[in-house]
Amino acid sequence: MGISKTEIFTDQQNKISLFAKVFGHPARVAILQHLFKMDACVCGDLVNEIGLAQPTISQHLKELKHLGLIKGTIEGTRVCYCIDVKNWTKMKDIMFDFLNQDLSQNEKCC
Amino acid sequence: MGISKTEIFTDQQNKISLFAKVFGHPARVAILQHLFKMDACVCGDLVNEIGLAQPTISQHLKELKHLGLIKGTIEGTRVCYCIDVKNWTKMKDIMFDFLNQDLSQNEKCC
DNA sequence: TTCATTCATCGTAATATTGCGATAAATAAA
DNA sequence: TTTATTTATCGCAATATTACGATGAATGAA
Repeated sequence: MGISKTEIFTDQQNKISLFAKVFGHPARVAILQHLFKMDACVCGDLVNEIGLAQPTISQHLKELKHLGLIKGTIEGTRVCYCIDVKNWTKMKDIMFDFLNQDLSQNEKCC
Repeated sequence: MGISKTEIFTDQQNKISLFAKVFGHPARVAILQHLFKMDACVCGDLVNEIGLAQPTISQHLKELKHLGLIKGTIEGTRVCYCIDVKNWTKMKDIMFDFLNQDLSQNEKCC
């Protein structure tokens, strides 16, 4: 059906999957990496950096913004995007909890 | 077009997004958490644990297995799944690299 | 062998995602 | 004001994902 049954999962499971989903496209990974790399904020030269059309980049930026991982500030005709440090840190806590689960029990398995 | 232009991204970016994508569904997150929680391997009682039909769970397991994050061992009519510790650790390294990017430059931005 | 159990695969419907051309909205420059 | 620049949004086509009923394949039990 293409629709996830979110109601049968915990809030934590849904939150993890929402964050993961936004990282689930290389363009969004590339955008984030570029924002990290720049010491100043970056605007629409993401379109030049990454080889996708402007509406496509804009759409990916929207999704990242919607989850709160980046924020955009209007500067004239341009928009300056950058990492939202506070929310990125919060996201990291959630993802680390998930990725860092104890492996010791699983060593002896199968 | 619903198809990602993987060829314009780096191997690392594509790898990150592939791992993230598999975590981008709460059912797969739930399956992995269950496999971590169990001291012994788990088989088809994932179907009972999670409220999805057996073919659906089987499909999610296939995707996790395809990425190497879990492995399945046939035990009679049942199949015992568990975390692939080595590959999980490799995946963690890649994801941590991405999530742990230096935030100090971004503090002063926007 | 026959039957039950367990899991994988096939096929399909419903929905989501990706990408981009066209266009609108906002501001800056002339 | 007119024009150029930049970004967002709309609308659509192509493709991917999700879910599950039906069915097949494999093994164990009777």
